[in-house]
Amino acid sequence: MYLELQQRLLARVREVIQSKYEIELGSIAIEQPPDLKMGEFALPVAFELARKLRKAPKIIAAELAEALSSDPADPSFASFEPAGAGYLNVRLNRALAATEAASENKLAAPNSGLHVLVEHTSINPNKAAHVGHLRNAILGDTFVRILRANGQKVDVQNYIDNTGVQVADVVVGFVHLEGKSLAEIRELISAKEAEGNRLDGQSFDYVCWDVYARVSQWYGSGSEDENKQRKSLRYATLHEIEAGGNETAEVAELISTAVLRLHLETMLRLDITYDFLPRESEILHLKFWDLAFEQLKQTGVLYFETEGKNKGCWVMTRPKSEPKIEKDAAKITEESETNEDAKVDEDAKVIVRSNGTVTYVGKDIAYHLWKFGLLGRDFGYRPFFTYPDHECWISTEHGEAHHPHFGGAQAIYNVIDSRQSDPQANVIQALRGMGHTAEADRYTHFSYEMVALTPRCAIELGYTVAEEDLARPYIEVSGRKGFGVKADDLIDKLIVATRKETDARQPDRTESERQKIAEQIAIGALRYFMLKFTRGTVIAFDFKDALSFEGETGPYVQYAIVRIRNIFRKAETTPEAALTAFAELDPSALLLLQEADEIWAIWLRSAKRSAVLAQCIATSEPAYVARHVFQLAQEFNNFYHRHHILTEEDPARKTLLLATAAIALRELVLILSWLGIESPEVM
RNA sequence: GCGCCCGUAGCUCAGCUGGAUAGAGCGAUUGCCUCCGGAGCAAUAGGCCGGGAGUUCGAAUCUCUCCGGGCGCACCA
Repeated sequence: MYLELQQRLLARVREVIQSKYEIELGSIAIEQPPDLKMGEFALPVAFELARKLRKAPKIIAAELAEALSSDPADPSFASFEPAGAGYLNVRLNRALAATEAASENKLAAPNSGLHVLVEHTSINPNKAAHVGHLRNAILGDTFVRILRANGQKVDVQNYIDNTGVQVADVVVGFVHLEGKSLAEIRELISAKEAEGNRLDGQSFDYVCWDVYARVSQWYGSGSEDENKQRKSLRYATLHEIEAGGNETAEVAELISTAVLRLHLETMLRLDITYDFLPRESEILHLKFWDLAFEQLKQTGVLYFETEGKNKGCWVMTRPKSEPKIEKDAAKITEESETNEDAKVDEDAKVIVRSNGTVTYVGKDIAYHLWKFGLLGRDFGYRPFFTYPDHECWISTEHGEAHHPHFGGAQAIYNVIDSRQSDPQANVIQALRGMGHTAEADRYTHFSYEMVALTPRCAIELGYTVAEEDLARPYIEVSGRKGFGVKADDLIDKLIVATRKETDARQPDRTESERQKIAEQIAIGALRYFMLKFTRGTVIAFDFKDALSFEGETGPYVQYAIVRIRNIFRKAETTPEAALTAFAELDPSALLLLQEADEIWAIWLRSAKRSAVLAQCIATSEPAYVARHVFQLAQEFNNFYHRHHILTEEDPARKTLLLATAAIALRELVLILSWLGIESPEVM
């Protein structure tokens, strides 16, 4: 509604400027005045016209206001006034806007028609998930929900690198450091599974966490000769895993599958689910690369280097950053010409090594051709993990005959931290070079900065912090060093804290009810915490902030919802009934809306929902949505303290107040659901 | 050396398609439960928006430059 009103306003203003001054403006800026008292929209258009008309902006604004006021064609706009140094301020007919908003239930979602594929989480299946992985999964899952709210078909993928060095390292750890056999590892895993409750003792991914840290340390802790030997053991293990069909590969498969299951369970605690788990083992065994290699050669994206340091490799020219100004462009052209004389691009990216093996980026190119349906080959599929409402499939060499189809998407989002922006750019460059420019344009590296620990937090966790690290703002999490906050530990800690509160506040509820509420609040706190930072901000993790339930937090928003629900419970009516009663109200009874900005603020913000959704998708920034819902909760709390609903004696006023609460409830619940946060009945 | 991100209140962060007195949360100080739940509300204090130059009627926002911090730049994945 908000966007539509803006469009209508802009069209009218454009018309008036056209007929009055005979000027056709390209785009007209529209913003909000600093205070609601000044109106809902502000147009600084007079400043722009001032130069062309050689007139003071104030005068132009006054002329525009007069022209617009004299033709009250659209009842939605109540007034046009010049303000400040030359703004044109516009007031809405609040009663009319509110009546429209009340009847406008769940907005019909605009369907862009694009089939989207979002990849997120993608944790190496060799250790427990940590806070950094949580940021990834929460960002990704939230963006999926937002795309779906926008009416798009979305497939969610979690890429499993089950044949990489990280898995190899844990295999080396179990087999060579601990001397465990395949049977013993199998036994360990099933014993852990039988144990069930991961809160007691160490779950298998926790065991792996320690093994991984130990083996990483072991590689560098021996004599020079020993280390060399250990490293060669590492690569021999890696190669056996990649090749498959041997006992080492079987151990790797066993470990990575067990850890993967635990990751899915951890994420399920946060209500995060997946549709498909493509694994690197299938990308290798189904020879995706061979097909991609042919295409890359044919299109000339890859060429065989015969000179220089990359002699004997198939390489690709790296993406060049766009020249910013023309003289730079000239310089770059000059440089590339001199490069051409030399004929060797030393900066090229190696895709196939001189020994014939393919690099990570090469495999990634093949995988992304598949994502867009450009490879000409598909995975096999089998069911792997059952969610309450759907099945999650996994890749396999020879799959089931009947399976859903994944891949072949029109647009993709890869939720991957910013450290991987170079390889991501390489893949996009390859797609573009192969002529898949539309696909390259719809490839979004949904990049975000890492989660690090504050030195204080690291000390709190019992890690020894180096002298030079103490002065730093944050320290990078490291799986190799076993340095970080495990996801399940954090979730457990949050639930313990919220449980303490619910036990105190809800003594009459049953044990399981209190636990359920505590979990909803804990998850709300965690998800909101990860979403309130914009993607480009490094989160310096600290328990004090993450365990906060006051102020700008998920529980703050949930609490506003609980308050509204209490009001309706005591009023013995429903939000739906309140909105129906409101719609039947005589417009003259809505005068309060005109006077009381704290009431109107809720209606206005509610109207902005679809604008916020659009902005969030356009910028791939879920933080906007988080901020929006927090502000609405804030406005509701303000309203709540100024107007006592249940004791209101004027029936028309009471109807308006109840309808305002109903609108706030509807919006808060819906938008929290976009963030993957539940709205408890009580807390 | 090259590329990307960040530098805004004591702390953690918004604001960056240029626009009216720069916002929020936490922390500090002070009020608010005879009244819908205080995980709340209201108020006060606290800012040369890292420095400098430029573009503009107008710059936290755009450009350049310098300073400070972080992360990437392998025939590793």
